[in-house]
Amino acid sequence: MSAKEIPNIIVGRLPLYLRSLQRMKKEDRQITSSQELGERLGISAAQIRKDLSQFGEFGKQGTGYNIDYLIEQIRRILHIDQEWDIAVIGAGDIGSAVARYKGFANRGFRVTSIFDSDPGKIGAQIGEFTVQDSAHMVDMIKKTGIRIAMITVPAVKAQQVAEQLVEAGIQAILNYAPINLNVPGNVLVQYIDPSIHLQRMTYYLE
Amino acid sequence: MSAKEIPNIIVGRLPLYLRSLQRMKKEDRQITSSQELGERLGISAAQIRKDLSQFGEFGKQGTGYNIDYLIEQIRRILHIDQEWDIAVIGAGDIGSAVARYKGFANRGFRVTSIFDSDPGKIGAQIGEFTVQDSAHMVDMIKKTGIRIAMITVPAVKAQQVAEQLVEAGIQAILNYAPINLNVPGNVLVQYIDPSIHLQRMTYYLE
DNA sequence: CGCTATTTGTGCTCATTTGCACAAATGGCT
DNA sequence: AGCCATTTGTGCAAATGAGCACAAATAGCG
Repeated sequence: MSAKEIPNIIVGRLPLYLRSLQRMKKEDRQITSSQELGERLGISAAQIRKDLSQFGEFGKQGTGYNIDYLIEQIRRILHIDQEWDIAVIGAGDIGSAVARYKGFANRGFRVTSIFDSDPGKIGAQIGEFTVQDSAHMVDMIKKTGIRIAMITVPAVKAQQVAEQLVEAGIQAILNYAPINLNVPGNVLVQYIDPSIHLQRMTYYLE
Repeated sequence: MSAKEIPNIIVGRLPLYLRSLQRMKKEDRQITSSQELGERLGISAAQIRKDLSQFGEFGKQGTGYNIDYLIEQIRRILHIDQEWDIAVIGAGDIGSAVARYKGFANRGFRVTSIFDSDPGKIGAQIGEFTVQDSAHMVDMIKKTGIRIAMITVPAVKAQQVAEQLVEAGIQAILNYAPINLNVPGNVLVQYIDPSIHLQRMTYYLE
């Protein structure tokens, strides 16, 4: 290991392993194996073992993996042994749903603020948050040092918002707008677009 | 081409090409090239040409691709030269946002019904839909012949809902619940879980 | 009408990813 | 105490995917 760069595709699977492990923990399980994990996820056991071995030796031969321990290790590897603050940009239906979403708890994230440019929305209450004016977005993000943002504005405004976020020092963006963002190479972007996922399935439906 | 099975990973990129092309069309562009498309998407031009060539010869040497024609072709390949009806299961924040989402128009999909089991939600109005009782879900899906569903219920209920959907004849599921679904091999599943996407980025943030 | 600048589609090579298969380690059982 | 059933971590081979580079085709231009 050490200086060896970990392939992106492996990093991308770790969160899936983690989610399954956390579910097993909820089921009061103590121990699991690469085989069981693989069956749950539809991934070969060998691949899981090889993926994990990139980061260390977490299992015990003949026994398998201690679930608590492996969860702890993966959380450390993914840097979610801390809680990351998140800014949500756009207080429409999606932004509101995300701001109220309970699913970030225990998974390393916490929404801390939500912005919109619509005067009709600024000041409104969404869950425990008050919608803030986008005009203050860059300053607020700089001041608070938030490093992750979600874009939930309409597609036509997404690129402009992304540029402001970059200016504010944001390092990772989860983009719900159905458009490709152009950002500097040191800024990470992930996309969520339900139509894309659906179209990946209709190919297989005659 | 002909009998050659198309790799999943190529099918997965087609919707991205399509989305970019549709954006270009909105910008009143007529023609594009694999190079331009690649730059917009961060994909090599050669790969785009090779991907498209799996399905036919859509370009013209020296000129590039006619945007309208290529859009039409990809829509045909992905079977979205028709509109697919979608059932949304779960009328919480995410289900409501999805039901009201305008982004499915022109992309091949149309939400036609939304279900929930909570008596407090049944009968409520969400956008243009009235929340229906989950107890009628299987029958309604069978009757209408809907083949695609989105699961937006809490994780603990997702597997059970998935099983009902399979029984109802659903062939493709877009699952927003943060849990892996166990379904027969002939049922397609795609997942949307923002925490997973975020965790794929925090790995790279120290 | 010929020359130049483009751009596609693709054969071939290189890189990445997956999976097999096995030695080594471990715990439980008789 | 010894044996058997498991399961890990990994070397190696196979499969899959990506990219280079070029012939062929095309449009524009002088």
